[in-house]
Amino acid sequence: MTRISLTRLPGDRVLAVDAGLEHVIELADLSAYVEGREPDGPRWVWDDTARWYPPLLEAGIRVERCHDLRLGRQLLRRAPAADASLLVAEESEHWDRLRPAVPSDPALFSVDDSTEHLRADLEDARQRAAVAASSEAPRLGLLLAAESAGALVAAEMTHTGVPWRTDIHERLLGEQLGPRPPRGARPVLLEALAGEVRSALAAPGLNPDSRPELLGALRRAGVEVPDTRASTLRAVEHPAVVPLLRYKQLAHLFSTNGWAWADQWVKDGRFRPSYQPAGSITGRWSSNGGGALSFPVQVRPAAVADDGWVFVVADVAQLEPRVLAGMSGDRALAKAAQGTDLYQGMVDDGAVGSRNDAKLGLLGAMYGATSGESGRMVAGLTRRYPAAFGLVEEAARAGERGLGVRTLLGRGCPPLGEASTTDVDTARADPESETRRRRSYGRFSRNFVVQGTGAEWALCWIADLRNRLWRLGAGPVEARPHLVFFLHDEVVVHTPAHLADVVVAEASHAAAAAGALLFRQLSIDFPLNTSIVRSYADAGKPGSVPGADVTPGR
DNA sequence: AGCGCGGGCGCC
DNA sequence: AAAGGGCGCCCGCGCT
Repeated sequence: MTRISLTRLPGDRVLAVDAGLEHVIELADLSAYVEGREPDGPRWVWDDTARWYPPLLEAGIRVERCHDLRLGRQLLRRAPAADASLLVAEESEHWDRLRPAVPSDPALFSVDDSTEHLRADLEDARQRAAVAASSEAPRLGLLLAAESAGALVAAEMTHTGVPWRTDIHERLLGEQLGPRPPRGARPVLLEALAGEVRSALAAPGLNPDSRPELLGALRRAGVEVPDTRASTLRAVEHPAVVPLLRYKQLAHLFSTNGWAWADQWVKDGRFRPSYQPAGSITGRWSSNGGGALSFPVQVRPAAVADDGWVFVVADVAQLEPRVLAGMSGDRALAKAAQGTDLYQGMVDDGAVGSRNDAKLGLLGAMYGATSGESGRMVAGLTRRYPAAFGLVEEAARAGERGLGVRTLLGRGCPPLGEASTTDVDTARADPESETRRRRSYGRFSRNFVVQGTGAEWALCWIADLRNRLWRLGAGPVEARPHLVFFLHDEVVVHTPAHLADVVVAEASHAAAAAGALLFRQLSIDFPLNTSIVRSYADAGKPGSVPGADVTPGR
């Protein structure tokens, strides 16, 4: 396959290396160059998709494949199956220091620092050599491709944004909080609740946002609580509790998804959060702006498809237990995973008495619960599903011994110490703390293998779905069915209404393809819950894993 | 005034 | 004896 690497040169020029041939292009001509070469289906190689792709999308250009050198390097440096020394070169330090570009900061056209003109073709050669020399070249190659495809998806979703009805959002805010307050002031309905709390506690000057003040006022009113969490307060009988809980809820809405949030993240009828592919240690995405990871239920009604368009919302039921079944090759668990409800499958299998017990046991195994109800379920289920439960148990033991673990496709986890928040020297001096630290790393490792492989499945899913959606229409990305949101195990596709059923089918096909790609030896079902809706708020919200007991649908 | 921290919350 | 993973964001607070 053709690879074309792009490197920024001083003076608004770009070096393109295409099959060893160097071309120097004016930056202004880059879009035309990419557009002209794209029909050959090359893999574009660049330092950071978030730097190169947004301007191309602005110009109406979509690329099919890329290799993101920053993500690739990050992965290969930590992958147990790769020899990181093959990545060492004169420019190493600069490559290692590369930080993700953020959409608000179009570094492609401005900054001129030491990381600006690193030769993409040379780094590409190093990374390819590292993959080729690996004993697991195919898996690493797949992982790099999936990771890079994810980066394309992220840039496209930020480009298109989630259709957003500011009028509905503001109506919601108005109903719950009152009119938009002047800067620095509380909305009237929030202030009214603060007043109720103050009088119920006989604390006229109380600022309910201050924990020390609140704790003090509660104590003086005869309420002894260790903290001010909602779950703690709910168990307390006192007239202040009801308005206080409501205050907390509305204060969160006001500060996190209120008017100021909309000013910053909603423009031209689109909510554009910023995604960071592989932003978390396990390979899951994170977000560095807009709060894409907590798209709160409270404001979802404002996400409404354009006229004549709809959303297809799809999520995977119990992604991580299914992934665990696949990667461990546990035939019994794979059998329970046939059909739409893995937990019910376990009940039908006779492994466990109830759906809830099944869920408790699996979550416990993946998170490292060993006590309480969850811990007891783990013990019982280990006998029934030895391969699956053994895999996470083994990962936990490796972690406790300070050994690294890896995902199915070969992502490595950071060594003990780096991943822990505990101060290493303190821990050394204190054996109990050291034990806690190792246990904690064990739980982290246990979860890493499943969460990380789940993230790999999801990447394969959206990478394939992206291409399937592209083929359903014509014109630029936003004129065809396209992804507008992705969160761990859920996608939202914005599509012309007449294609909705086709999109639903494609989402399922992509899920099946991702499963087949990752788990060749054992067929695993990845059923989707899908809804076709006008507003995101109307999508069904079936329980998924983890996250447990979401109230079922509406 | 600006920074880092931790509590508290919300998402999976 | 007890032992639940990954994130981001907001706030108040204590520090410089």
